Amino acid sequence: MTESQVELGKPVVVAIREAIVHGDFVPNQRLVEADLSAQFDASRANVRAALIELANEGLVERVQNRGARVRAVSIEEAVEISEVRMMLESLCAAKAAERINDAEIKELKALGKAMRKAVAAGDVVGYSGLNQQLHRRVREISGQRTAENLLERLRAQSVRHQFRLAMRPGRPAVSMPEHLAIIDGICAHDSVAARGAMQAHLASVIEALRQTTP
Amino acid sequence: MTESQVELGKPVVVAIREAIVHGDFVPNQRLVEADLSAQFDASRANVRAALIELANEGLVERVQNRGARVRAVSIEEAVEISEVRMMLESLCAAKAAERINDAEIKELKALGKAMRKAVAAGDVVGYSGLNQQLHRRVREISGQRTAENLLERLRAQSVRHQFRLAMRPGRPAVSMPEHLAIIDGICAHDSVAARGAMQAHLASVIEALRQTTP
DNA sequence: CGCGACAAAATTGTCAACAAAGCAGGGGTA
DNA sequence: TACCCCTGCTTTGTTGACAATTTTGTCGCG
Repeated sequence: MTESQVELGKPVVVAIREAIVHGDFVPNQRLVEADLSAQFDASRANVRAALIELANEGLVERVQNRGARVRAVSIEEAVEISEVRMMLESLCAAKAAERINDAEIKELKALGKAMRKAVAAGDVVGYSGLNQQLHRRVREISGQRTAENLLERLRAQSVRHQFRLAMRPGRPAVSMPEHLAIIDGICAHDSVAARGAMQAHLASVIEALRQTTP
Repeated sequence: MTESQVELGKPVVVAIREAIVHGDFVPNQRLVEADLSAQFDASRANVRAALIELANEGLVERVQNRGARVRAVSIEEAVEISEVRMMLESLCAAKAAERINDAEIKELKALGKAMRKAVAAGDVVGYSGLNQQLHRRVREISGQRTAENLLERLRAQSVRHQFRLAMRPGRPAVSMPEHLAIIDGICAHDSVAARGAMQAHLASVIEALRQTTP
């Protein structure tokens, strides 16, 4: 039985990582080396190396002689991750406010406008994408590569929870003004305001996560 | 020529990691798979897997067909790492202040006393060790496993810079009161004071790092 | 004396086969 | 019927050899 074909030429780690993040592999699903080897058309050694790497990134759990499976992150852990994000993203927001240039200001303001439009149109998944994009752009503009790397890793781990949260009715109406405040602070070169806005936003995310009934 | 014997039975990653952190391998030193294989008495496949893992942790740099070497972290990067530490460790300090119990309070106060004694005796490396111990204990008490993991990783990367900093004449006299303030804040269950003290301490570390002449 | 091409050595990347460890099902016994 | 051990199957762990690539050394030529 042939599984869905995979884009060839891509390194195996990337392919498997995307499959996990995208949700093609569900939490706790077993990842058998031979199967992956066939599915992604790679040698078992490569698959093995990929699994080691993904285990290091926190996307996969490996136990001796028992193989690998997609790691399931609990609500409590998602809260922990969001607490760390609150610290790191607020740092990035402050730095971004200091370093942003005119072209990037335009870009961020356009993003804000697009978000408003998406929410007005009730396009939840579109808004969720713009959301991710805004956070990523802020990290990039900050120039804090260390924080950027760690945040990218954390995002991959918690993407499922983030998405579920974004799907909650009424959630966009809450988060949009927070996002706009972040944009305003950064574009005004006001690092204090930007930091505060980002902090408030993630505090709100944490609060919302805690109200989840698992 | 037989290299220095290595503690057997330890997983290879651990052994290599310790060798790097301890300084047996210097920055930019090449890490040839076959050599490590002989030195640590492990198969090349295991060494290979270990190098992949260490590359993920940021201790090693690997480039296609060119092998691995110990990653050198620049002063600028050490500053970045310390900025991230400032955020994460202040979070941990605040949480530790909320969660600490009586036994742990005694432990931390004993640590503070030992630090005072070490500084008074001019025992710089002893003080440096107590320093590491304090930071590690605070992370553990906080119960924030996510932050704990990330900080442990960052520590391994910047251990060389940290040590050089600790060796600077007059540095212990500056950092000790900062450390005592952290201990006081946490032991008083005062999360605001603890967070502030940790933040101030790492701001001071960053300032000192910036004054390094590379 | 410097420089480019070529050859040899060293090193990493890949693969296939084998060994060892877990796991499931069946049959026997109390 | 419930329990335990034994056997066969699946999956991971390990090893060794081989291919591909980069680096180093050497030689001849301008």
